[in-house]
Amino acid sequence: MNDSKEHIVLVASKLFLQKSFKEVTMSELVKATGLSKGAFYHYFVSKEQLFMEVLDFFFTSVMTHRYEKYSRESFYQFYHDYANEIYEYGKKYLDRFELDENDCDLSQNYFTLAFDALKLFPEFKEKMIAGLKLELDIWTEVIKNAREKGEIQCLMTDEQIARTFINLSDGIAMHMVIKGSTIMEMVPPFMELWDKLYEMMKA
Amino acid sequence: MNDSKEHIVLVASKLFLQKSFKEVTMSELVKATGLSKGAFYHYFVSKEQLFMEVLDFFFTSVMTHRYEKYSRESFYQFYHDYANEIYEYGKKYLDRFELDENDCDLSQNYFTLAFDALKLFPEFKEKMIAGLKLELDIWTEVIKNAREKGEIQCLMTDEQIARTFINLSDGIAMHMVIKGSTIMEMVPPFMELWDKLYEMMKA
DNA sequence: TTAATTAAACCGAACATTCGGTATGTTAAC
DNA sequence: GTTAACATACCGAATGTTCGGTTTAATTAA
Repeated sequence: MNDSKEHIVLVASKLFLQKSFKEVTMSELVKATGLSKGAFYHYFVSKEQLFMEVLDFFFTSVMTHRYEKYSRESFYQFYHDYANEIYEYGKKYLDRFELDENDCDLSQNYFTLAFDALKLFPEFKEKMIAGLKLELDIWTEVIKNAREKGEIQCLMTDEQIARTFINLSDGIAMHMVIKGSTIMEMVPPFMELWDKLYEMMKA
Repeated sequence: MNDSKEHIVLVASKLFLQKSFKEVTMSELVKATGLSKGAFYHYFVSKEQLFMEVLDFFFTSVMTHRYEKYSRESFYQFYHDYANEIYEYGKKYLDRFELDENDCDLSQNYFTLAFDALKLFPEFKEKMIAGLKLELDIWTEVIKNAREKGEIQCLMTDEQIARTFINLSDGIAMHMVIKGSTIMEMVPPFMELWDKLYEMMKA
């Protein structure tokens, strides 16, 4: 991709994480990029197309888990690797968007960005649901192995355990977002609960 | 409050639950109410004021828990009462906004409404945080009693248990929202997990 | 090496439309 | 005849987009 185009996408990502699609103005965007309206429409046919490319960039490049990197030896190692990756996200995120810790109340908008995407592009919904399903399946598989190996034992089914861990972290993330916390600050709170849950299930 | 004004707030609530503050336009709103711009500005000084009144209506009248109504006898009863109230919400909600089950993919926007509120009215943040804190405190108190009475026993502290239950349900709600579920449909999924968690802690 | 040609990159004023908001009515009740 | 409850026509500012143009870079010809 062209340098300028990439630059526009990056700058736009930052803006779309702070404001909704509607709230981000072309003049604002153009000003933030340092380029002109003409330059913008040289690379994009519309504001909508830019938004789509931002979504693609964000959800397939910034916000994806690389499950294959996480340990499958033990459930304990797996969820620690998982949490660690989220933490690394946080740093990469701040770095990528050149934010210091002070002005990153924008972490909030991972959620609003997602909701905005769902509203504007209904086809995005299937993608997201598929992503959630995949995540659940992987967790379930890991937990199944852990149980078979005798690492854990629990009244819950494998999938119930998986849902408990995943949804718990998402719920905490939402609460933290309301409070204006950064992604990195989210990890310890749910790690604390994850570890306790794990302890309760340890064989 | 005047009939017309109340009507405007109700119609506006429905719209603000589907779209963001910016996305809802005056013409759209006026058309939806069946009244005119003159009528609107007779009752409200601005779109912002309306939004504030909608927030007040929604978060203090529709979306509040009446904790005093929940049983404090047992933790089990408490969280069942809690879940039941959410379910009743759902019905009241659909009823209040005159929706049938088909067109209520708008349940989504409880979250976006809240985020929108946070962005527009920073003072709303303190209110929400205070609300979350209150909720956590009440849960913690109930759990403390349950433990003292020998109803439950658990490795976690009282507050950790409370956070686990609360955040878990919020996380599930968010997932369901992405999938386009209604509020009522959210209850069984987290009830299933709550019951299992409870079973794990039952003395 | 340089001049000529072409294409890509970029600019910014101007466009039609839509936005939230206002000014000026009209009507009916008391 | 005053006032509350609306309706209608209208305003200026802001919106996303277009378009005629300029600058810059790459390519070719002399």
